Amino acid sequence: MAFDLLSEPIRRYIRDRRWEALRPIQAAAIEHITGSDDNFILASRTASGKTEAAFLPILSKVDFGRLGVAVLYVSPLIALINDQFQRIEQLCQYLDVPVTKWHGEASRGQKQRLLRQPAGIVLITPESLEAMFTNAPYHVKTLFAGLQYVVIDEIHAFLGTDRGLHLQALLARLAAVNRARFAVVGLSATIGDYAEAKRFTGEPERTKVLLDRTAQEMRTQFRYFAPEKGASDLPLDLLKDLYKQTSTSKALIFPNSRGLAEFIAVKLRQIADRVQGHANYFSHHSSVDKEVREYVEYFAKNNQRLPFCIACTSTLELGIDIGSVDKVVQIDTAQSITSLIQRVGRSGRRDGEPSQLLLYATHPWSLLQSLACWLLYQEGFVEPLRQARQPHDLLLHQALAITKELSGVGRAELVRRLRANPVFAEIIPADINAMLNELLARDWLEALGPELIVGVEGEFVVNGRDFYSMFRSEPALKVFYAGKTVGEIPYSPQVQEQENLLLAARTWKIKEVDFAAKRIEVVPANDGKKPLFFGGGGTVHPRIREKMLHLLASDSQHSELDAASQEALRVLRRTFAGFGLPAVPTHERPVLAKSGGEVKLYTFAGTRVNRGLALLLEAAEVAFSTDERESSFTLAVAPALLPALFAQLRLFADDIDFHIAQALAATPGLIDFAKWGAALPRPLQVAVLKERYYDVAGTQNFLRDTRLCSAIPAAAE
DNA sequence: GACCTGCTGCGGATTG
Repeated sequence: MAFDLLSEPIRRYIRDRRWEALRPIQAAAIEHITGSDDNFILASRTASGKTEAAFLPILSKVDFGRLGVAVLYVSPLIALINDQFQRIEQLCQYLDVPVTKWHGEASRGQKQRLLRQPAGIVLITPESLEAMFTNAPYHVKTLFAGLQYVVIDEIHAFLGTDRGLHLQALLARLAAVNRARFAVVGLSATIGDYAEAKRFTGEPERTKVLLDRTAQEMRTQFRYFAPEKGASDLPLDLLKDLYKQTSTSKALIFPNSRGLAEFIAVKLRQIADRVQGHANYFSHHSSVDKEVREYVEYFAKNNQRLPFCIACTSTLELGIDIGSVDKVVQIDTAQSITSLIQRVGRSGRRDGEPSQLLLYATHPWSLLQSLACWLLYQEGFVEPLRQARQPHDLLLHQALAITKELSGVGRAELVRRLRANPVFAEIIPADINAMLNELLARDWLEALGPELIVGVEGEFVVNGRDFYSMFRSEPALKVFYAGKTVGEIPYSPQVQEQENLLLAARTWKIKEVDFAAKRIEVVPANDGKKPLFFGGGGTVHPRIREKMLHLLASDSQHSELDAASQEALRVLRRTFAGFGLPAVPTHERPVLAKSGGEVKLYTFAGTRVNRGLALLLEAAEVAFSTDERESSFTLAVAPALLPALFAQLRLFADDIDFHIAQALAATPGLIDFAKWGAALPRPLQVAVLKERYYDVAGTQNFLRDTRLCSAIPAAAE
């Protein structure tokens, strides 16, 4: 039995907690981890006790008598570290083992104490680990040369991201300074590609996945509200319905944008004021002040009986403990199945009654996409996220970081270290040389005989506060009321005295703007506009678009749809009835002939394929416009000429590198999705775009395989 | 039609 495999202090901990039983993922983890030094991925839904699943067996077997820190816990969020610290510390009191938080907001005194007596468990962020490597590599050796375990929390948040690649690179650097091998345990929600998760540890063949598929039982309902003519905000009827649905519940509302989250929180509060409902309306997103957010989290976690409503963004997706809610509301399309899983995982009632998921839509295409996501989720599909194989931008960052870490390094030794890192295994030596030459040309590195040192310009880069991360931050103004921070908003025309705005679920009037100090003083007001935030579009996985096409071509009925949703779906299906699509379309795509010699092509392709098509159309100098929501291209081409255009685009696709380089020359900012990309030589920028921004193979397949299905306008409109 | 994440070292003021 799993319990008997644990050490006596850990068993005492469990007895003192009066746990009735171990959770399935805990029992499995205990059995496997205590008996082997392999790496593990523990995949299980939110709040299923994953942290304990990892730490109970690890703390049972680790030898804390050895010199240095024994277990390193890595988390994507400071808030999560602070949360987990309490739980892990309680556990460690049974072992008399110190636990230390090491992140940018952690106490320096605690860090100093750890350096004097390196031992126990450290909780850290990837960026703090990078900072330690670049600024105080001797600390890395003192603390982490004898690691036995590295635990990575929320590992799905690192998969398929630049930040994840960065963490992989750091793990390899950590392994290089260790006296012996350490094992890696990753904690995760359900993920789409377990082979990729295994690769993350650096030792795929030594990594096993322990999976608990128990899903969240949900009562799901789709509700449709057509937009009001000319209005950019949500329909009033939707808000009224939303109020009715949530006024007596503990509810999370996800509207996909910070501005809309504010709008919803304020409007619901106004309705509540009028009808004397509760006053517990909050907003929670990155622009709300940290202390305000912590209060909202505290309120949600600690109140037992009071209803509340939080309009939020993905800040409430990851595992910060806010207890469980009984309603999860998605406003317009879920962005991805991965994020839908996280959002649904926030619910769960203990009385056995299933929680409720409400999916509101204000547009037929958003209804269709949400329905597609929901059905794929039920089928168990999760977007497989793949780490880039040729991260030249990270290579450049790590070249600078290592040069600073070593206070200068021979060029051959630097190349050796970079090549020894598994994340760069697929980058050829010529590319490493080209990257280093570019750094020398920019004076970011300087050659001193055979040595490379950080160059004059490079000093500004590596000594800047912004050096340690793989993502950039937008400048913003802090918003103050009566000496307290409310939050922050980005520079925009809205930032003007006497303008009103919404923030932290309240309405404000701007009293004073101090651009030099980046401060805005506000006072309460009665009404206001939602704040304007900027951002690019998201990327939709091709499988979601395929599902949308299948839904349009079929006549499947879905009991989760309310009457208005059913009608909206019926109307959309009728629009596509004239194309003669097969019941299960594979490569068939609808083409609508429009007046004025234009056609509208519905690609039902992933965002990265659509980007590739747009690039080739620009290269071919075809006038067009796109609508990513419906995945369509409107082209100034006669329908009969489309096949010839496809043939031409296929030829252009053979020279994709050239066309990407042309696009970059015209729009250098294209590379800015990668923080360090702009410092790469142009050919490597092309390589980065090719791998991560476009889907070149997907675009080529689309042009080769697509069968166009035409309809005449009368039948379709 | 987007969302999110983190941060050194130093000097000096304030607080327990």
